[in-house]
Amino acid sequence: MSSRVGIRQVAKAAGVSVTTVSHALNDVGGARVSEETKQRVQAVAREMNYAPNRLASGLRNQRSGTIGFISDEISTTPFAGRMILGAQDAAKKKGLLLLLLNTAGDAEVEEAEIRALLQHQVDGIVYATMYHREVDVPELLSGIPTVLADASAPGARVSSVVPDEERGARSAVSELLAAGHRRIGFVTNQDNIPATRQRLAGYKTAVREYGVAYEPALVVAHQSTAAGGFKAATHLLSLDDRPTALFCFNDQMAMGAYQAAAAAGLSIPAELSVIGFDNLEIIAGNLLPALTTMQLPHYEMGVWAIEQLDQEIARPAGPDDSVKRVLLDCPLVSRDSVAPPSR
Amino acid sequence: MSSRVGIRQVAKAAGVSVTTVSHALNDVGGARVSEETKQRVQAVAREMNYAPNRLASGLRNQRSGTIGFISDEISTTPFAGRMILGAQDAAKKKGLLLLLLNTAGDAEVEEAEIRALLQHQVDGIVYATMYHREVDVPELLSGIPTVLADASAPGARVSSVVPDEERGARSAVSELLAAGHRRIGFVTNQDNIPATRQRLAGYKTAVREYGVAYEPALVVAHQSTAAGGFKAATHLLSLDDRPTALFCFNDQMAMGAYQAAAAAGLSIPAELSVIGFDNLEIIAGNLLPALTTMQLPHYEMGVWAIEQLDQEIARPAGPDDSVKRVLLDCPLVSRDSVAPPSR
DNA sequence: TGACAATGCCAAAACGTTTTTGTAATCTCG
DNA sequence: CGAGATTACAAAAACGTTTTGGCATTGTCA
Repeated sequence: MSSRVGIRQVAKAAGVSVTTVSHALNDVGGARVSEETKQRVQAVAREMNYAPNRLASGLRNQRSGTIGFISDEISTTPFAGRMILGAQDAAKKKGLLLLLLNTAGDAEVEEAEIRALLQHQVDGIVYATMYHREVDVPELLSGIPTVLADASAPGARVSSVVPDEERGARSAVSELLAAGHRRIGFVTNQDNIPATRQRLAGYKTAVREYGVAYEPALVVAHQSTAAGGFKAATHLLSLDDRPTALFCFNDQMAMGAYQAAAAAGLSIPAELSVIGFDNLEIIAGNLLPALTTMQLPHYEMGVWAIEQLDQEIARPAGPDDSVKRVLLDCPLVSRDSVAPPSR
Repeated sequence: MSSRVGIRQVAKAAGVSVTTVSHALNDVGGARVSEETKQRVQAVAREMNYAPNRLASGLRNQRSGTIGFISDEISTTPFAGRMILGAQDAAKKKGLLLLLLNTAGDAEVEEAEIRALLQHQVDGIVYATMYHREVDVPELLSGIPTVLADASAPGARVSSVVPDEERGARSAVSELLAAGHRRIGFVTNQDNIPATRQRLAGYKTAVREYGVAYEPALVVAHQSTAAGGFKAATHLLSLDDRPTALFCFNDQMAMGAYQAAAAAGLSIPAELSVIGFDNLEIIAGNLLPALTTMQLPHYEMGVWAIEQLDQEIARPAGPDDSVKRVLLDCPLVSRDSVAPPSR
């Protein structure tokens, strides 16, 4: 095993000093090295397959070229994957690497992990949750550029990005209204989280925009699972003047709504239109008929978080007024579960 | 912002040399420092909230304390999450951090990413795929400890861990046989991948173990989606002597089988038992009735990969004969879709 | 031709650790 | 009591970079 080739070996091979090699490879300003030597050094370096040791350069520059990505959970949904993917793609463009950790919701674990990240001299940290939540930013993070993804911290002065839940819900319901539906049930969940509140607000806004009165009886809350969706939908479909369309809090509840529709002998979309939320491919794409739903912008949030972080890292000491709180759109993914109401 | 506290500050505060601080904190052998000073130094360090710079120590020790985790895709399923979680939990115990990358299946991207990992001086690399595959190990990895997860490389001398597909399939089918079924349909897929071949082998072994003749007509292949499962199951259920139970290649095909059963007016599990594979919580847990299925050991593969890697890193120069190829069990996750056949 | 600037390169310091080597001071024991 | 061993610490080198400051050499211009 030939010992790793370092800048010194390159210097020796090119017949110049390490200084010159560094200058030549890093295209340093101020004409420190002639074009000719620069070319030669670069050629030699390439030929020797030289790649600078990032540990060493990080030590010298006070820039590790890594950023920590810490999230509450990663396991159960594909959301994490999409968000991480977005972050990675963005990081790649900036020459950054992602150091991944997850806390499993345990505050002590979280603290230990942040310490570990700091020891490794990460240049910044993305603090992410897999479901849109409000969080407290750990004290430890105050010393280092931090961005929240799919989470917001109303009090803290950190930038954050979350889905525009309200606008998404409004789009979903508008889609149904545009198809001609006027009695639209909302199968929602019971948790007091931003998504619940804001999607309900979006639902209300949408119906009112179309001049339809908001009817509380059409909004039924249950657990946000297929079973909960089944119960809520079953109830709605048993109403005297049953809704002709259902907007579901998420795709799992929509799955339950499908089961309820089947039980009630209603075919989708001919006799009942359904629209979900989240765009869990694995559910939405596999239901029969395939489910029209709203896409949560996890990928885009990952991208945004990294780009914002990169800016904050570059800026020497962030002007305190530059905290950004961004809402990202939830686009409609149109499949086969929406149709005009049957006359 | 107080400039970061380094070993020098601690030394000054404790009134000793940096050498002594290092010795005291790292519990170095050979009685280099008196118990008394050691205690004092440790107290001072704790109080000053000193945490060694891992970049610097990594540079000195030629050990970064990071390992690269590179996978083909990460997005669509929760598998990635479980595997990464396993790897993380194991890494945490060893004091290692995970540097995550994914190639999106592009060989050029992959090469660039491996180079990036090497520049960052990772101590080892986990090369993972999200679906059990046979892979070629990139040439670049030959210089660094590498372990394959959910992938195997028949030719190469790297350790690897994959699910025991055959045994898993055998267990699944045995479960149905034990419940009393004798005509068991196999809804399988068409791809020529290890999972397809080995699960079929497991199916055959299981039925023979129970003295049941293997009937090729009961094995129907389609695309491994709900739609494919629907078609295959519809065909099987239309057979003269229709099977009383269905073993499905994965949970998505099982979802299709549910739809086929509903279309044929058969209730699950009373008139038809179904068992899946993969244990995609989001499907298996939300189907009605909940789906009994086999769990893929992604978490465990992640753990195993890191532990094996850690060993290979510790061992100076691995004895070439130590390549391990491990099969991990796929346990049964029992829910509500299996019952004795109706008489 | 002499002063001065520009050019092209190098030596050395620095980043924050760990480890090797050195050296006083104390202890052990014949 | 003196030689060797042990103890407790410190100085310095090393890990592989980047950057600062300096120094020759060459070119420019009055």
